[in-house]
Formats: sequence, structure tokens, C-alpha cells
Amino acid sequence: MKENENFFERVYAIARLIPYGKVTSYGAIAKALGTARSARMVGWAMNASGLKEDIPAHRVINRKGLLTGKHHFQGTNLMQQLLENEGIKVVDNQIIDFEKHFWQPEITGFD
DNA sequence: AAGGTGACCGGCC
DNA sequence: TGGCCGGCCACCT
Repeated sequence: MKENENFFERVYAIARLIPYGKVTSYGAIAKALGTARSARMVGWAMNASGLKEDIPAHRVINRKGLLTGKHHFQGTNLMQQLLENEGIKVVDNQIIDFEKHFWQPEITGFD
């Protein structure tokens, strides 16, 4: 076991909980982890999550609903394609009805 | 061990 | 949400 994955595992756990057709923000995950200030770190964890096929990182975006991290995906618009595939409309790297598709992680029950 | 960095967020104009 | 600045936290070299 690796303690250094402690934080990452947290993010992965939440990311894996994201239901189909739903999206969340880094801050939401960070807050769920109790480290709202480390929202940036969440993004970093997602970066490593790119190595994990089980992590739907395409469902994780910033609070503006912008596909900020699509640049880190394989294709140029892979992330956008995936979201649209789940019924989420995306235009110019921006999610339509972001709030409507917004999903907040289960904060309760973590401790 | 220290410094730099980043898929962010919140506040202000 | 449009743009800029500062803060904050963990990872990487």
C-alpha cells in the first residue's frame, strides 16, 4: 500500500462515484474531501487519473462548466465527445445547463 | 530540503 | 461569466 496515494485515492473514489450523464467541479470534490482549498490538487490528481480508465475525468470540470482539462485528454475534443455522449451538451468547451448536470459528491458519510 | 508548478476558487472591477 | 490577482495545498525535480 502506498500512503502517498492517500489523497489521490480520495479523489479517485469520488470521481468514480460520479453517475452517468452528470458532471462535477474540482472544488466540489475538494470540498467533499474536506480540502476545498486544495481544489488545484484535485485537478492534479485527475491528471494522474488519466492513467486510470475507471476514472471518468471527463465528468470533472471547473466551476464555470468549462472543459479546462480537455487539453490533457488524448484527442482534442475527446472529453467533449464523451460528455455529449452522456447527453450533456457542450459548446466551445463549455457545458450547457451546467447546473442542471451538476452533481455533488456525497459529503456525508465520509467520517 | 527548497523552489516551482498547477485540469482551481473566490473576490473585485 | 468576462478578466486579473492572491491564496492555498500537495506533488515533482
